[in-house]
Amino acid sequence: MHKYRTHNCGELRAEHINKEVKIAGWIHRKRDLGNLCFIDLRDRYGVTQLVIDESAAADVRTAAEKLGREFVLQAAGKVVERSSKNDKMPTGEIEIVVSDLQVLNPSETPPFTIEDETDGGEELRAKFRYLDLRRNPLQSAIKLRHKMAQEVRKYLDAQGFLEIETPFLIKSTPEGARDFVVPSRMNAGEFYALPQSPQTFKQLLMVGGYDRYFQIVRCFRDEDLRADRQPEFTQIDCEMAFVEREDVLQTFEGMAKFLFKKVLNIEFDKEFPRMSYNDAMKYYGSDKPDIRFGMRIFELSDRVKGKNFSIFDNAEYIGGICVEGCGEYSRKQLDELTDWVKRPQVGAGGLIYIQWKNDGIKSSVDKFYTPEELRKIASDNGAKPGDLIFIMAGKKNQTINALGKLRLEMGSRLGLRDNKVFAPLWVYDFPLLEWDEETKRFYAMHHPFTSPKPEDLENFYSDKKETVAEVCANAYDFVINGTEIGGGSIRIHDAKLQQRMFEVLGFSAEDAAKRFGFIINAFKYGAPPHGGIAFGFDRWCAIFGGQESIRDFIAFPKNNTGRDAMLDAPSGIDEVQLKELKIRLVKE
RNA sequence: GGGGGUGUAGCUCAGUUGGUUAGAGUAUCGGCCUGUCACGCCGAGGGUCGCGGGUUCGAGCCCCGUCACUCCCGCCA
Repeated sequence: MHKYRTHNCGELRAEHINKEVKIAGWIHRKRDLGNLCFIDLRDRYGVTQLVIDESAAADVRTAAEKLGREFVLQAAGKVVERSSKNDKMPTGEIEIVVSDLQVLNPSETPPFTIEDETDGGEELRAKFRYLDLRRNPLQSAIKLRHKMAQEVRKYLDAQGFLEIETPFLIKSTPEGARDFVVPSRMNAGEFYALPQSPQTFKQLLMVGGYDRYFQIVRCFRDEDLRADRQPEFTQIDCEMAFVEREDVLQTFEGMAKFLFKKVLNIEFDKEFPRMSYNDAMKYYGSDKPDIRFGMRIFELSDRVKGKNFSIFDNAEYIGGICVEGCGEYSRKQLDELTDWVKRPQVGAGGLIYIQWKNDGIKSSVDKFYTPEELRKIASDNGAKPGDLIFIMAGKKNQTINALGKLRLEMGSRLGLRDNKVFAPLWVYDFPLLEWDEETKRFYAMHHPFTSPKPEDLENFYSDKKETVAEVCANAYDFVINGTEIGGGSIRIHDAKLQQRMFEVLGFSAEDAAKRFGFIINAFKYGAPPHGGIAFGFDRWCAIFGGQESIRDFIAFPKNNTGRDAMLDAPSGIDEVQLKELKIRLVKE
């Protein structure tokens, strides 16, 4: 017989009645009624009730009195039918009449309760992460992540992808996010960088002839954090050779549907919608639109000017959204929303409304427009009696961005963003470049290995900055419910085009050679056409789990300031280590 | 770099206009209890009100500074 257990805490049922079993786990709760004592024993499979009654030996009964929460306990006994069953738990028909008890390890009283709805705050739970991990919500998140990883591997393996590891100690490339940097003892004064993504390596694997590659891989970015951003995070990194955009989209739309089916049992029989970047910005004010609901942004720039309302007359852009069924909002609600959009995080100057109330039209601009004009503006943009129009005006990018945020906020307030509903889509035709006014140079919107669209290739070589700025990237993002889940592109595989890209980005030939010489060289030796995509694995898991934060889907995450509260990392290192690395710290 | 929120018992929180000995729930400990399953009942212990300074006869509460956590903006090719 097994030393510790014959069964886990989740599997015993009526069919096991009269069996002698051994079971082990953590004491979830104890209910001591005097001469009768119940113990809920828990492991990751479930909870089973132990009962210690007069049939137990005296020493067992004495031992039971001293048991506390989270003791690791092993019990032996007979499975019996309960006299009062509990239909709330899967094992509720049975219990184990304990004949023998072993405390495998006692426990101090945990600082918070190990319950689905714990009483612990985030900070405390982070410090005692190993206790938090015992809780059901964390266990199901970690299990979901495991399931996702397994299904990704199954799908990609079946499609002929090879899983290949790439190095973590690589070279710093000052484009893009800040690198985490690792000093080298053997090469004093020099540093490795941890990869922000295995981008160049996967392209080199294409040159190496591994025409379908993937990796579930840790990536590192030394940037400020968010609920959905960690300094180290995991990507499903993929690359294919001899493909164009359509091949990549088909392959990974297939993977997404496979995961929806296998993990959530949701079938998508239709193709995922596709939207150009321009349309996404125009109608949703975002390059990652949440299309679980409509409320699309409409433009009013040309039709509301010339009525002496200076805010409109001076605006580069005027746009609005129509919020269904909110026409009877109170003044207080409207004022509160106006304050909401004026917060620096949204940054709007103000909020104009047209209420289509039961007793007529009411608006914050009815000094400038007649009720008929306002009704026409409203009805032309999809409003009907009982609806509310919000309008913002100002600089184009800022305003449309603020409208996008208001749209999401109203969607949330109206319950249109159900986390059990999934709306995936592809966004494509991103601009290749972004002009930065401060540094007076172009930056790659995606990364410098993204190819221009074939039809824009000629413009990419133009001498005119304006023409180059218009070039579209052969790039695509995968979006679910307003969250960017993945992004990729068809890459440059031509050494000359890659040189041109570095030139456009303002690198001298020497600079480019110094930083990216290895890849330019590789492209001289028969690089196949290739492209790929990388998915944010943690985010995908969180979305599938219906959560905003990725933290619970990572066993040991960092806090908001990049610290590990449990380890208390990062920390200083001792003088000997510094000396070996030939590093001296400077006090500021 | 910036904005919002929070910080009071092990934990989660309340604490009025600045005024007596800072409370509740829960957890812990002790007692009673043979069908509980958030067991119940009785009792007890438990506080650097984040930290430092200031105003005041008097500060958990007001002011200044600082730290930590959290959400967001910038940033994240």
